[in-house]
Amino acid sequence: MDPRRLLVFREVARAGSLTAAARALGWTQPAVSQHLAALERSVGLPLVLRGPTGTSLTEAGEVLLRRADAVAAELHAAEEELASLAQLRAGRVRLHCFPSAAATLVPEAVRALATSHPGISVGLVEAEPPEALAAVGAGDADLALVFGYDAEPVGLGSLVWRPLLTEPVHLVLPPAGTVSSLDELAGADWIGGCERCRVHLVDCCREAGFEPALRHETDDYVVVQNLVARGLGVTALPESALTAYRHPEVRVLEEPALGHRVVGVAHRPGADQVPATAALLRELVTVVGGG
Amino acid sequence: MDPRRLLVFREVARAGSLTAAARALGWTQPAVSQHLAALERSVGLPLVLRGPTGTSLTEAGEVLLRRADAVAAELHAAEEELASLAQLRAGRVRLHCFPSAAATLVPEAVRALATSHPGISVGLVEAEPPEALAAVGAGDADLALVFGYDAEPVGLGSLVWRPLLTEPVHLVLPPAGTVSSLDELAGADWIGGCERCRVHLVDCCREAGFEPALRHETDDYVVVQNLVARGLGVTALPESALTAYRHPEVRVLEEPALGHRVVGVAHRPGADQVPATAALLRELVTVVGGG
DNA sequence: CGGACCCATAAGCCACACTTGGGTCATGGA
DNA sequence: TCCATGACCCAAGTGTGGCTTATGGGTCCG
Repeated sequence: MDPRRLLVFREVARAGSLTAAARALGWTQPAVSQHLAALERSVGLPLVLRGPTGTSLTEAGEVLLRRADAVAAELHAAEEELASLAQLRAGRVRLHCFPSAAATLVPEAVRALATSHPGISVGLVEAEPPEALAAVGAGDADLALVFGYDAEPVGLGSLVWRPLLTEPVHLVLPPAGTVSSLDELAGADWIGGCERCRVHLVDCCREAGFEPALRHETDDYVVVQNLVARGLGVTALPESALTAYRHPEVRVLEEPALGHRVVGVAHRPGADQVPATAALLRELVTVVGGG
Repeated sequence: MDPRRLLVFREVARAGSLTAAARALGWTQPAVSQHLAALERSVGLPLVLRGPTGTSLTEAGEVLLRRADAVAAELHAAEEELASLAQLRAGRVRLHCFPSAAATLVPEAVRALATSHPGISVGLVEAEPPEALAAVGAGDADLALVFGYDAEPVGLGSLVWRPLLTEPVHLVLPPAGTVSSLDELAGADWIGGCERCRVHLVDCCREAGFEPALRHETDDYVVVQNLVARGLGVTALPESALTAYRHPEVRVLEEPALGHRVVGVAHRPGADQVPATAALLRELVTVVGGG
């Protein structure tokens, strides 16, 4: 049973005649007649009795009309719901992001979205880049706010990568000292951050000619700076971590050899066409400063 | 939003990929791709995210899928209901018929229908021919069992007329007497039946050269025969009324001058294609004796 | 790096579906 | 009675939507 013909039948029942239904549909009368005849042929029952003064429904027609009304109601409701999503009156966007982004960039963007479009619900999950990317790939999240060192993050798979900002990585040193570059820290005690940061740090040190001795490990940039301030070691931190929190006693040194951290979002292809996702993306771009 | 495309989308969501949906539909992959693209264009939102390993639904897709499932369920239920009607497992037929038909012909036919198709409910209303025809014309009944004298009943309008039987009208006389034809009854007291029977009787008498004196009026053929048996008058009755009930003391005389009564059914054009109506029609034809 | 699996796009072609035109039937007014 | 109106159906012409074939891009896996 062709549902389009069902709706034509419904219009006939509503209008009370084939001609009137045709007018309502913007068609000619034979078009309606043919549709109705085809529908009746397909169900094997007359649905409408044609009289000179108009039409009346058979029992089968009355039964079918109730179903047709239900179908039309579903279609109408579907259009309403989709319009709400399209106009950002409703919707959901799930963002997985790494900890230091959650501290600064993300709250601003989410706040802006909540203000401009209160119907959108934002789901926020703190996750390291590999887990965030996996969640997006599995459909458990819409956006992954992730980073890579001097390159796109690994494990993107078929996801689309959109860089947001590139920031330098700085040396973080105790207040007292005369060190001014990486290669002077071959013998220092090092504090490692998250796994990926650690790997990058080790890579940079090897490039500089030594193997760093990792004494402590924490991915909390506040803890790290406290450790450094007490003279328990040295470390490297990306600029945004130092913007989010800067211990007053640590010494920060620009060191090009530590490279850059690239921060951006990843999403499934086409997901940036989903209004709620696109809206949050726009806000993130705005927060980091323009297009 | 084209509901056929909605069902294509539903199949995509169910199958998990465009290619699999195409297989299920017996189409090629581009056909599904085009339908889905058209649907997404019409709603202005992506519904399905295409990945190399298959597809996943967007939020809009999930919303729409629920509606599509509801639509599909309605369509399926409609087909079930219509199949019940087509196979006479369910249905309704409303018959309006004149009194003496209700006494004999109709009970047999209804009984036969109830036995062979217990799911069919028959609604029976006793009504004089003009009212019965009006009810059918107004859609308040499916069949009108009516009669006319020597012709189709008047007031058929656009209804279809199907004669069932033709029966002679006989003279009904008191047991004692020597009368043997109509023209000998110019001076008799007459008993009139229903309005239409009375009109026919008067016409026949005038044809025979006199104006009948109508002393009594009743449309009950049992009452009529009792009046005649007591010698209170004479009358004319169609054969079936005498078959239904025959007072042992009245004398029945064949009188060609009284003409014939034609009994048949009327229905709206096309109504004989409605299974329940057609079934009762068949039973009526069977009861009166064949095709 | 080639093969297998997704998908999208372009071009071709058929058939469906809508239009046009003509005809029947019943109703209503002059 | 005659015509006008409005209902429907039927038949034939035509345009376009929609399916197919063919091709190419992309990811994942061996």
